[in-house]
Amino acid sequence: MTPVNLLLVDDHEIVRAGLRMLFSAEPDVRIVGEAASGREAIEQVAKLAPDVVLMDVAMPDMNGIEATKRIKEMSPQVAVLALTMHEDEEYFFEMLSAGASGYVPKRAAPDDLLSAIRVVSHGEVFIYPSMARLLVKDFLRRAEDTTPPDTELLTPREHEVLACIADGQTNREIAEQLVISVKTVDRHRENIMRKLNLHNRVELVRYAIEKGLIPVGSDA
Amino acid sequence: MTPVNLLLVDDHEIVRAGLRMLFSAEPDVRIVGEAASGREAIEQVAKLAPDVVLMDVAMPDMNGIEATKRIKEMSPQVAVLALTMHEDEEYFFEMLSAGASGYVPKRAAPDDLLSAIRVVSHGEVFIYPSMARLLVKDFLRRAEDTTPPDTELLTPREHEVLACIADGQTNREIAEQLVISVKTVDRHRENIMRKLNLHNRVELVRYAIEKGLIPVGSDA
DNA sequence: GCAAATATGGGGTAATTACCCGATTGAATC
DNA sequence: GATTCAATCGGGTAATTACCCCATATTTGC
Repeated sequence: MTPVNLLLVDDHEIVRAGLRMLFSAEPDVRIVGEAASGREAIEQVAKLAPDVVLMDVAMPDMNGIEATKRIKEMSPQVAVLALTMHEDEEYFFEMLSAGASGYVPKRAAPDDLLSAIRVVSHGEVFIYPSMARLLVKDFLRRAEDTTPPDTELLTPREHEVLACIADGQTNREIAEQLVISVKTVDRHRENIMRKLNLHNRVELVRYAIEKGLIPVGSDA
Repeated sequence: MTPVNLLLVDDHEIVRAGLRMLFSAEPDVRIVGEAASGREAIEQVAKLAPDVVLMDVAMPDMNGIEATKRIKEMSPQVAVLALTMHEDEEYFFEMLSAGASGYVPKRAAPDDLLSAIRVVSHGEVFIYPSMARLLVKDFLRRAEDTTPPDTELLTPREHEVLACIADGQTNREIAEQLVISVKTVDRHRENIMRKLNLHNRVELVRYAIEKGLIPVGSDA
């Protein structure tokens, strides 16, 4: 088995020393370099081409989030594993967005860290259980947003008209498209607004988008 | 340490036998019951009140997804750990939505399964790396939709006005809120529309929402 | 059969919007 | 010091919207 080439990034020498000690007992993990800041980390990645970067998040002179973004831009094949004291959503989601392949809190067992390194070195993703809970919570929150078909207060025709309004069409354009009078379109609009207690087109669009009646952005 | 009370759910006796064998060597895991279908699983949970349910996904007579939903409705404190041959997004996301606390493929190492059981028994979430990758991918897909601060075509003041328009306010209301003349608001609106090549308020709202300039739905 | 809901239109009006014309001020850039 | 840009206002107008009035035809349900 070829060993994993690892770059240690942490601004505390003590922490790096501990990690060196930990990995010295593992023949399949080889530390190829160290860095004490995000800026140094970027340089070292370019120079050493490690397989995995063990990245602290909070650091002076460019934090781990920014450094991870730069590294993944330069070298997408390098796996970045976040190792940090912070277990709040903020840092976690930002590290994921930056391109991290894994997230391990410093309180984790040494064996967990070793597992994580081996996992991310194979292109997989390692999320520590306490963090996985946050990710799943986020998933569920977003998933339930799209589910409710909700109360069908509007008639089919009203839905049609609402869709056209939310599409940015004027009453005249809608009338032409549906082959009805402008007054009828206006009447439908009026009924919709009364039913939903809305008072202008902008609120209609927002309602339509929130209810998922019309696509928005990349949902299209 | 109090042992974890475990309910095995799998329609294959062979699989359950293997699991019994595996757990017999672990003093902190105690099998309190077995079920060969989703329906049986629900009955057994009601009767035995296990800490963790090890749930197969594909089964006759109610699959693991439906069973998990019912179990989590009846007994939210019970942790359901999915153990399955399927590693595709479909089943995985459905099990998460159903309320599973973890997801482990059957090809995983026995030690991984044991870790997973211990993790979910503590209320945490265990996502096997290959599945974690899917979850993170999903997260990134949804996250990137809202990220792009994009081209800053608009001035700060124009952004303010756009936000108000997208909020459903009239020009008069915006003028009062920003303590400027209605004509100035109108001028800003005009400049925004010209810059973005939009021609009415509805298109402005859609632009603002697509660019993430204003919250929509539960993003608020 | 009749009431309720749905879909269709016509007339009217005040408010609002969308879009043009013009202008001044200040700050930044060059 | 001139230019560009941002932000501020004024006037004017045609189109559009929002909201009332009125009516008729069809369908649906009790």
